[in-house]
Amino acid sequence: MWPAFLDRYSGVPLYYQIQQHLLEEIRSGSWKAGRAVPSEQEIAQRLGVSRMTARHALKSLCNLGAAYSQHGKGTFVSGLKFEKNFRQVLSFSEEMRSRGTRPQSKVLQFRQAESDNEVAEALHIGLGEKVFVLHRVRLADSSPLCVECTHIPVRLCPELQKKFKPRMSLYKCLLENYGMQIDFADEVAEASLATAEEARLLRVPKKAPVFRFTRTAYLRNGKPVEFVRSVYRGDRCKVVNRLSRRMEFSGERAKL
Amino acid sequence: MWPAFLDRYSGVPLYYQIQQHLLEEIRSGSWKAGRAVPSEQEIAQRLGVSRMTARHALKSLCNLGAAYSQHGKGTFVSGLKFEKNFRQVLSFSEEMRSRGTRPQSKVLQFRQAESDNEVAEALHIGLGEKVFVLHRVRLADSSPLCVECTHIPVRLCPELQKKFKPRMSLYKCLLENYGMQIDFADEVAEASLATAEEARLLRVPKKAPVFRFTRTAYLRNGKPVEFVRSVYRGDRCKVVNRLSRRMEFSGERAKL
DNA sequence: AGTCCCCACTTGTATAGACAACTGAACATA
DNA sequence: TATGTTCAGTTGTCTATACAAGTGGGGACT
Repeated sequence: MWPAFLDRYSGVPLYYQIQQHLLEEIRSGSWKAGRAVPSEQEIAQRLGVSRMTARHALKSLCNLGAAYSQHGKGTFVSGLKFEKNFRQVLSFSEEMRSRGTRPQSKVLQFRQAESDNEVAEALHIGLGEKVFVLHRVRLADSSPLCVECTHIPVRLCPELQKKFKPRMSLYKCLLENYGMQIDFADEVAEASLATAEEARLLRVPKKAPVFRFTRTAYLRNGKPVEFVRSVYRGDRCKVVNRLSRRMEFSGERAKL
Repeated sequence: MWPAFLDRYSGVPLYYQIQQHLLEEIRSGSWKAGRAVPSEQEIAQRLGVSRMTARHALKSLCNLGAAYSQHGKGTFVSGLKFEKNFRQVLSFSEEMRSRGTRPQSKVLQFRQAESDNEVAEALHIGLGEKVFVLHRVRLADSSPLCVECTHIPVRLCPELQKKFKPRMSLYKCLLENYGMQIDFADEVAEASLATAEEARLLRVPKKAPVFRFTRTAYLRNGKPVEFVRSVYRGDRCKVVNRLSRRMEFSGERAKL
């Protein structure tokens, strides 16, 4: 079926090479939904790796949502469009580009201020501690999509105001100047109506339907870095969510 | 620190016992955010298991979001309220109860119909194939929260109309009568305004802000079982989402 | 003081082998 | 025909070991 494709001296982990290879077969559509993926045994023999390594590859494939395993039966292609499988934290720029639309943003304000209650709690800082406040209108293909108000503790990046240029991605700026990489974020969405001010900025009628988001973004170690309030046009935005019951081998599940 | 707590003959996997024990320490708050979790070595020695088993326990802990590992340094408590960490697919009844509110629902209609375009596509059935349509108003603490319209292919559970009683959980009914357990779901939310009809059922003013959801629920093998259109009151509902950049060892990440 | 090297500790990857538990089909029995 | 058994194939768990690779500290040297 497949020839030996492993490169043992490339520095790329074997299980990862295997995972990528299987992923490619699935992604390209040559393996259809429900089809059995090669068994741990088979992978191990064919590629000359240990069963545990093959297993690791399959497990990581399952974690991505591209496949699922059944005890005693095998591992199967899951038949999901796994591009949509887990939402990544993308910066606005990245997200727009990944959809093929041209991102722009207009800075309304960039100033320092004192944290209010909600901001302080979200960012785990003291009430009144200094934060940068970056107020922007975000455009997609030259037409307004949302109004965003970002809060970042001054303490974490004291010279942000010098480093940050209006055209650049904030996340990129944080990464390159302070080594801070956003790893995950919590978002809360509410359905609401546009205020007069928001309606003007978004170019929609007053009381048009909008999403009101609050979002807290964290580093890998769980430290909050950014708190954002934003208002999205309801007619240009959908929120996609994957809900899952899965967790690592809940004993309860087996007993049901 | 902790005594030996493993039961090697209980049938419960060792790594799972360990994971649960660590989870308890974190959950209870005795281990604060950022604290180092015992190393693989230490767990292995103290509990008399192999390092790979200890590792398995730690890894599953990380998958739950309760901790994170750093190559060369150790594994640390993540400092997240991990109840909120991943949204589970809960049935309406479960979800309400888990928030301590009393769920009720009023059935408006329960009939058979032919699938329209959107339904057919979501459920992977033919256009016009028979589906059950269950139209309900959902109440929380006796006041309306949403209007829901569920579609389920007749073919999957031909006697659902007999088996299903208005008071019971639909998911429970599917599980007990047909062995179908919902494993995950995709949801899309839009911000919108209530129609006259919806406003009446939800007891809100016309044009009040609402969420419009479409949701497709799947079995473990990726088979779609249920497609739901629902309208939630904007003033009683928030959508919580965790976005994550993590995936199983993306090579790119290391190089950044 | 600073710089480099080495060492101990950590997680990451990989191997080889063992047994348990589950599935489904082929087979034997009543 | 129906039922139970056996068996091969599969995933799940666990052990023991080895080496690679990243981190951080202490110590030696400059």
